[in-house]
Amino acid sequence: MTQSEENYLKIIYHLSLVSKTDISTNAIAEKMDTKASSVTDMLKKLAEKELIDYLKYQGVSLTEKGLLTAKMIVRKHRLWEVFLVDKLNFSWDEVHEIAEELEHIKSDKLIDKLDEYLEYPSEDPHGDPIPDKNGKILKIEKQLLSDLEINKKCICIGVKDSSSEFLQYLDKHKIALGSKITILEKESFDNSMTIEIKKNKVLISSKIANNLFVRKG
Amino acid sequence: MTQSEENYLKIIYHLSLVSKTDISTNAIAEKMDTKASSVTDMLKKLAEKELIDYLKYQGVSLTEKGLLTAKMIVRKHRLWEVFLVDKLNFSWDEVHEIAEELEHIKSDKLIDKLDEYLEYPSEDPHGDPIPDKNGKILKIEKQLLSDLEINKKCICIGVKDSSSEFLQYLDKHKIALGSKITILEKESFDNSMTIEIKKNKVLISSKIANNLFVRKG
DNA sequence: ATTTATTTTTAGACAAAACTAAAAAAATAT
DNA sequence: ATATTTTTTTAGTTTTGTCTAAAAATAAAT
Repeated sequence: MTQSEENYLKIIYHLSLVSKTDISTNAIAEKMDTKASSVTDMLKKLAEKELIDYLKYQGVSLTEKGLLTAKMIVRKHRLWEVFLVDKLNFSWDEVHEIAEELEHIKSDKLIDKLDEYLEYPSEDPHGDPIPDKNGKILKIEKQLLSDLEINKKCICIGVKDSSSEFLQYLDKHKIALGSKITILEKESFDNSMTIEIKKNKVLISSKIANNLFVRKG
Repeated sequence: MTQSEENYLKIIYHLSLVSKTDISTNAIAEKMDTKASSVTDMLKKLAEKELIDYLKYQGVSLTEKGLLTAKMIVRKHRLWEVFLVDKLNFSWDEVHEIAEELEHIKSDKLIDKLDEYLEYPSEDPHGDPIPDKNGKILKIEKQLLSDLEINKKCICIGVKDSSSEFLQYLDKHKIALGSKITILEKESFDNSMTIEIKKNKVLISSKIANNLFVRKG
């Protein structure tokens, strides 16, 4: 498994999570920041290795084997993120790039020991679930803040967008995982909302509310 | 800097430590487990980047810049080894291969934070010195066990050979870094010696004594 | 139902890092 | 001092992952 193959597999996995249909060459090219022709080449190789089902012009889907492989890469990525934040005191907006490299380190024993050292975390610093060593993922009940009604109380448990810009925005407004939020007002005109968080009233744009996962509580 | 370039630089660095003269293409080829022609190609590239001084047929030496770069790779390698042993409970014979991959992760901040987290260790699990962030290396006063005379007492502080076979041999015979050793007998015929370690008498072949670093004490 | 536009694939090329085989330089031996 | 051996370099391929440009397939629009 090369690093490039792993990256393709991971992207296909992430795309499958948000699309019911097969994944298109162009969708992969965009995420990989490369050309469609390069993607086609790689799809042939991954199909050859039976990691994906690939029919010319029809898009791709992961095989059982490809799915498990992809989950193991995601597992490594997220465990390393937990390590970086919990142990090395990185902030949650700095860890993605580094984990992007660390996820390719090849040693099952390393990941098992890291998992144990971190005490088997079930979510990464952005609230995303960490597959266990068998690929099992604990389904977290979550909804977008934007989908909640007025007067509801909830707890912030994850982010949909985990770009450093968004995460830094949340830091600046003192919104963190675990924060208790009450929806005070909703503006139907622009879908913005006023929320109460740590005794403060904060105005939240629809874009923000659309990227914050919460659970009731 | 590619991974391959880093590996070449590291090998040249290690070879320079044990040779007064310039490093030959063949010496590098052997350590890199590759062909001399491949080495020549890479030397041109490294010379182009001013990491080495290279004159056709004359061998190579590191430039100031190349030396610092090499030391930073060694620093990363050894810090990761400390992490693996001290935090993840790997044994000292398992960590080299994994550190060989981890040393290529590119983030100065990561290494600084790892260093801090490990409380600025000055040696790795095999007793080798860890360069600080400026490339400064604490010179450790050490000699080979084989060079000590009879009746001398010493403390094991490092290994010259850090292959897993040798390290496992030491584990089996309860010889570890920090072990107190007294030389009871030296056999001039085969240079083997009898030592006392943890109240036990152990017979040590010359090959073993030749690969154990000790300091007086 | 054609035409037009978009998406996807093929064909051919390139850079990195390796290789093989052969040539050139240096070292060693007679 | 010359011949032989060893070391090193050059020249030309290969593989991986990318690219561009053009062709083929599919989707959208009239």
